[in-house]
Amino acid sequence: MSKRETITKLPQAFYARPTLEVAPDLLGKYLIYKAATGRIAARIVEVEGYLPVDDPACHAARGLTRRNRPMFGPPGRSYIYFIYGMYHCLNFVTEQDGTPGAVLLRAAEVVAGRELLVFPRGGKRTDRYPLSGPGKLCRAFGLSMDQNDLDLTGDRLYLEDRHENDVTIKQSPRIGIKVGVDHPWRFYDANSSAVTRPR
DNA sequence: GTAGTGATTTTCT
DNA sequence: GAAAATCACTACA
Repeated sequence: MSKRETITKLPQAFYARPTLEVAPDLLGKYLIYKAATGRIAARIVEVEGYLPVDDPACHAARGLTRRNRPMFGPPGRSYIYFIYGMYHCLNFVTEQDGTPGAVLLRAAEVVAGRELLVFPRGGKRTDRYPLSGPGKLCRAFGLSMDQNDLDLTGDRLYLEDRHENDVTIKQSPRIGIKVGVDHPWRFYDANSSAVTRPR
C-alpha cells in the first residue's frame, strides 16, 4: 500500500464523452463481471470505437434498428449483439443519450476468476488461453443477450479504474470489417501479448 | 509455418 | 434471401 490504491467504479460521466476519447481511456481499466458462479476480473487491452457519424461500419450507420437500440440510449450501458450464428460481442455505449456510439471490447487479460471461464472443446488447456478477440471474450465470460443493455454503474457488470499508467497506447485500423477500414479507430496496449494477432 | 473455408442464426432488405 | 464488428479447423508447403 505504498501509493494510492483507491479502486473506483467508472461513473456514467466517463462514458458520456465522444467515443474517440473514451476508447483509449478504457485501456488498462478492469472489467468486472459477477456471473452466477462467481466474480471474473480482466484487464482491458484492446478496443475499437464505432462512431455516430462518418462511420459506415457502425451498426447505427443506417439508423435505429431493433438490434442497435442500446447504442441510441444513455451512455454507460452494455450493448451485446449476436453475429455469425455463434458469437457475441460486448460493447460499452458512449456519447450522450440519443446519440449512437459504442466501444467494442476486443481483448483482455484475466486477473481473477480464471477457473470460471468457458473455453472451446469442453474446457481443455485453460492455462494461458488468451482472451484475444471479441467472440472468444464473450464466450469465456458466458455473455449473451441476457446481459444486453445492462447498466454499467450497477453491480453485475462494470469497470474499475485502478489508476494504472503503464499503458502504451497504439492505434491501427479496425479489424473484421469491410467498410470504413481507413479509419484507425482500434486502440490497444502494445505491452500486452493478449491483443489480436495480425493476420 | 501460412492460407482457405465451414459453422450457424439473428437481423434487415 | 443474403450478409454479418468471428473463430477454429483443415489442407498444404
